[in-house]
Amino acid sequence: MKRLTINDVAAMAGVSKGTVSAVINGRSSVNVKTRDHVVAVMQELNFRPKGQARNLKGQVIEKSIGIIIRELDNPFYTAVAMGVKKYANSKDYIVFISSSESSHETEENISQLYASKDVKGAIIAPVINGTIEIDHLFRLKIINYPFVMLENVQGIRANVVSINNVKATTKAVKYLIKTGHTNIIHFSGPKIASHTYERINGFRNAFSESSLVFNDKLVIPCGSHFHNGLETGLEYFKHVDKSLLPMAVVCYNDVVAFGLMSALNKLGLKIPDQVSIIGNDDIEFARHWSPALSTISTPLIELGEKAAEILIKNIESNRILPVENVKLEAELILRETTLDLTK
Amino acid sequence: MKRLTINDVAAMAGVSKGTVSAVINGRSSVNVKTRDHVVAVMQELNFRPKGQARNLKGQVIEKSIGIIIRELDNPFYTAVAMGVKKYANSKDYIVFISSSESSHETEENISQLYASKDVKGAIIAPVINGTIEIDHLFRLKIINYPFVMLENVQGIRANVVSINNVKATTKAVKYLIKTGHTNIIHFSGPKIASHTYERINGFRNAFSESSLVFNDKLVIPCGSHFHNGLETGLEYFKHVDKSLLPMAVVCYNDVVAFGLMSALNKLGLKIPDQVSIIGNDDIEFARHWSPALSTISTPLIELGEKAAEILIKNIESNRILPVENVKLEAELILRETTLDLTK
DNA sequence: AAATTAATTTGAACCGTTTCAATTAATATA
DNA sequence: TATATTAATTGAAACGGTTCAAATTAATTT
Repeated sequence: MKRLTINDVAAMAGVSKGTVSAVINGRSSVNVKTRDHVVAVMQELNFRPKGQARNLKGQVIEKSIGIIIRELDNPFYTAVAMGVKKYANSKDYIVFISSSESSHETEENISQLYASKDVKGAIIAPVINGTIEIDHLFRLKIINYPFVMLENVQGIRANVVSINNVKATTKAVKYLIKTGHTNIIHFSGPKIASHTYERINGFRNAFSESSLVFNDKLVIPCGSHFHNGLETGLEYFKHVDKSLLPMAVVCYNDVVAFGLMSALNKLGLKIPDQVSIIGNDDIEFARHWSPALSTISTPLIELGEKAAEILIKNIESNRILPVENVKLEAELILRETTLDLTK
Repeated sequence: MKRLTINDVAAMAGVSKGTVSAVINGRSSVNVKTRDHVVAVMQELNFRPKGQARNLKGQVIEKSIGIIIRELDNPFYTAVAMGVKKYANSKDYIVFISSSESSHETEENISQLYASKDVKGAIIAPVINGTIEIDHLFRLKIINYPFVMLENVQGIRANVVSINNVKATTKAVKYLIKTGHTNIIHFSGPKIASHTYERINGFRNAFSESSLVFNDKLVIPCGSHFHNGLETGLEYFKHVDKSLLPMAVVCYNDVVAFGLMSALNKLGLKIPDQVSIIGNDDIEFARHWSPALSTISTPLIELGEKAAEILIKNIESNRILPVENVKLEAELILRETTLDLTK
């Protein structure tokens, strides 16, 4: 069955295309009686004008950009999106947010959809799995679709705005070492994020730079959600050798740290006396949690703002700009979940 | 200056329109040499095909719906969006999320943009200000654009999926009364949300239904963010008459309750011994906070799923369906921030 | 070398709107 | 009543791509 068009409405209402169009766009040039009649016919037919065609001719300004995050319920992305929105709105762009929920296929679909709907550019938190699939990114490059990534992906030359995870994590671990911690472990993140690997590298680096022996067993696979921290925490500390205490855990992110704290509470282990904890991201709740979380503070808003800035610069340029690679520094914030054992 | 089109590329590359189109769409029928040349020319010109036009002819499936939330950093909406996404994805729709950040104008722009980009329908958490402006919603109705609202708006007949706020809040207050609380106040929400007024009504109803005297001063204007709860809490309890203790506060939402708890901690007031607290929404963190928050548990995911279900049903129907008005019930969850004073 | 087959390329028709100059109808003015 | 104004309507051209049957070119086979 053919799609209903403005022609059908015009025919049925006994007026011309142009009049129907005028009604749809609420132009005042049309007689009220005509308008009401046309509206009635449209209702009758349940006619929905095709949006794609509507602005084909029109010169309506419709500035919009998109962002593809990986997890809708992760405050990290919400904060970054806030930053994107802040900058974009200041330039009169509207922001569309979509989440791939860590699915490569969904990421691909969303990026295609953005381009096909004339969303002018996108900020992407890429999903990386073993077999690096970046075809869709190449496709975007072919059509000169402007995009900025929030993490590095091997094999593609593109704008990247990211955090110096390696350095920040190293700093955190070194602080723990300096304050007398001898048993330090890492609850690491999801396998599809390059943040995960960078933070593991940072963790490892601290050992070599401090001439300590690193062991793969010190990295405990965990995840990015509260329940990951909770479950991994219960599992790990249930049978932990008490002689290893006091220990320290560097968590993939703040939410995992919260989960771990919950686990330790259940097990009756004291924070920070028996276990020191450092999170990552410094989401809003980190400072309000009880006890307040020591964490690596990432300039999340700035991260979003910077990404949006580069994106819009590229969108509005009529020549191809050189690729940018911005790395923001994170800093260690000490609150109540870390103890200086040397004092 | 005129927009660059596929014709310009074709002319410059010395090939036909069709070939350029084939290159853009990665069709294998084109000779590698030709392809490379065309790609080079496109780079040279920084040509970006107009998305709107691309699928005008094409039959590519591109199912998508949008959701307009009010606050990006409010976990309430993140949870609802998760529900929307869950249902939508099961029907092969992709979800676009945008936030109006409580701006009526932005809400209007986003809804227009959705319609013009052929996003098939939208779920809207409407911004309501004094002078109810619903022109844009009427415009959507005229073009039979399918949408579902997450709150009731006077003056427009549309699908609504919402929560029985009145009843839930009444229940919470009645519980407090039953457990011996005589001084009960309400930290109310933002002025642009009908949730706010419904919850105030529910609060008031509990008084009349219990034959107690209600006083407008019992409703303290607050907001929806952590800092609102913190600031309002500090302000209110700094000079509170100690003889009024123990008191109880019913908060607009959980995040405000967290803020209030933080304020009470600072002021040295004990929860729940001196102040009982009840939140609203039951976001994930509510059960993990310390102390765990008593709250009104709203089926947020279901709310999103139901809204998406109705929306997609309307999108896929070729006739206009009767308007639906679904009200989900919320239940009171007692955790550690409420004390039974009669025991 | 001619005939056949396969690989590329072409270009006109089409998609569903908006636009706006030109036309027609309605109303006011002389 | 004729004429000038104003209001409403028309319809053909335009928008910027995609499509696909037909034409062309290249590669193989006979």
